[in-house]
Amino acid sequence: MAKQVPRYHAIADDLRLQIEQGQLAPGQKLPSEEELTTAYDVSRNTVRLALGRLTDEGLLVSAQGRGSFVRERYEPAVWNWTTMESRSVHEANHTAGDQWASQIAANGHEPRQEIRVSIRRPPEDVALQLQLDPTTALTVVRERIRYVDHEPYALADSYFPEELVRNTPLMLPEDVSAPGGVLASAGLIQVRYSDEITVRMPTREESERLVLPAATPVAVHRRTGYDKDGKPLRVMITTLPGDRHVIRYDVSTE
Amino acid sequence: MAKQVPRYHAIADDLRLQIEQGQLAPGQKLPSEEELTTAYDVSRNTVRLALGRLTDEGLLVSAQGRGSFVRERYEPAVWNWTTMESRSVHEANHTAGDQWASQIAANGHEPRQEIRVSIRRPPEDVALQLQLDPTTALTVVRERIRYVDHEPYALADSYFPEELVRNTPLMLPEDVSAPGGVLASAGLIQVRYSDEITVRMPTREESERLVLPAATPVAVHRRTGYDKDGKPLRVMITTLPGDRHVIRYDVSTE
DNA sequence: TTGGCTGACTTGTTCCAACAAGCTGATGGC
DNA sequence: GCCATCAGCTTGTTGGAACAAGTCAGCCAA
Repeated sequence: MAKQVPRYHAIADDLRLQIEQGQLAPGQKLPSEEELTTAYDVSRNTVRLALGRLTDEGLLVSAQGRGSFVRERYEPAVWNWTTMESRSVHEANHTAGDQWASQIAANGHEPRQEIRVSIRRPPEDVALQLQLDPTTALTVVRERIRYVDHEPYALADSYFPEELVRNTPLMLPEDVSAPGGVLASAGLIQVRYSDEITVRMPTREESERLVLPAATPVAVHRRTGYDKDGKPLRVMITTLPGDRHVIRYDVSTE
Repeated sequence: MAKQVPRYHAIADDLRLQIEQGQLAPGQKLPSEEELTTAYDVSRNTVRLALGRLTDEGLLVSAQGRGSFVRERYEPAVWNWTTMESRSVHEANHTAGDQWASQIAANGHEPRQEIRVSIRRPPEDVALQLQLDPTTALTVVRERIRYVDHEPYALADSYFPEELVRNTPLMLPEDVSAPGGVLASAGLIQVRYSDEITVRMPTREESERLVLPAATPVAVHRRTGYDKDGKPLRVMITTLPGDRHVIRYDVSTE
């Protein structure tokens, strides 16, 4: 009746406890697999299974040739999506660059973003959300990778119906002011947003683009902006690594 | 120069492609490890590494004695947190049970929740959010497990400062009307919420309570309710499995 | 008919062994 | 002193083997 738990579960539990209690501090190197093999008197395979378990839980990272380490926690960035693109905030704050960049800079970090603009047929779900015909519609797509202190922090892809933004500054691959403002200058006023947040594991491609450690989930934040007639003006899909973001909303009861 | 990718990566890529293209449909059983061993001409170890990779990505589930299967997708439940506890909606809809239950029932599913009430010292972060002294404060804690069609769907733990809700219906371990309403009946009116959403892998305990398949991240939704003087009245922490929830907000620009 | 049991099949756990590949500090030549 | 090389340590990849444990269909006995 003692043998139900597999050895590698027990070893993982033991190491997890040491991490939680601080005997193994973030950033600290664990004993090598060879040492753990003798310490727990099991095969290297079993040790690796235990370490793999903790890696999956996001508690460890390992580097070939160097060792396994207790994972360090990021200081999460807080994104307030209630005020993120509200016009009042935006007008009070018309510095160069967009609002995201100024939020980051205000916190003493260095923002940077790479922007790629293209015109193409949108994915089907985006087309539906923009009330476009999925088989024929064209959209202007702005794909951004956002960096904080030279580390990738988020992917942010925006889709605009092509006929709405033809010949506007949105088609320039540069840091332009937040779309709330730029769209407004083109006569397109967003008065309402609908935000949907889903959670999942990253695809292999996202993993690489964001340099994610193993076992890091992502939040996908999808914001659709509408004008006063309820016509959708754009969709922005932001992919946020779970270990470095907090999504925030302020809600008033009506 | 052909040998950079490990065998088990290649096998995982091949199977992933088959899943994405539908040659392996959701719910379908994969060939046994033995069969894959001969099909790819590798050792069982290598096959298991490849399957483990797909399991980590949330594409497979396996069951001892039965086989490995392509994971089936849940129909996600949409939670609209903008209207979830607004008084206007609540008053228009004062059926028995809380608002969550009626939302679920309205979609043709069967809601159920288990509630446990206790009085105890809150975790430090909750105490801070409620502006209580972490070393002495007491809170009334309502811990709920919410089920939809007999499957666990979310954990929802609420914390109230003990002196605010002493001798109110909130201390009864029953389905009471949504706290917006019940708090209101005790003279505590929430006029503003602050919501914070974080994403992470579940702890082992959460995994078990929610019966989560491997590689399912959770969203943690933390709502703090304030009265008109800015005094925090309660904190509700909802833990949502990523594979069966969409979090939604409607935002108007001011 | 029913109930229990068995045997075949499947994934889970554990051991052993070997080589590949990335990293680091020490050695040694210039 | 400087720098390239290399030995030795570390994790990563792969093969092979055996037994444990869960599942299920089918057989057999009551």
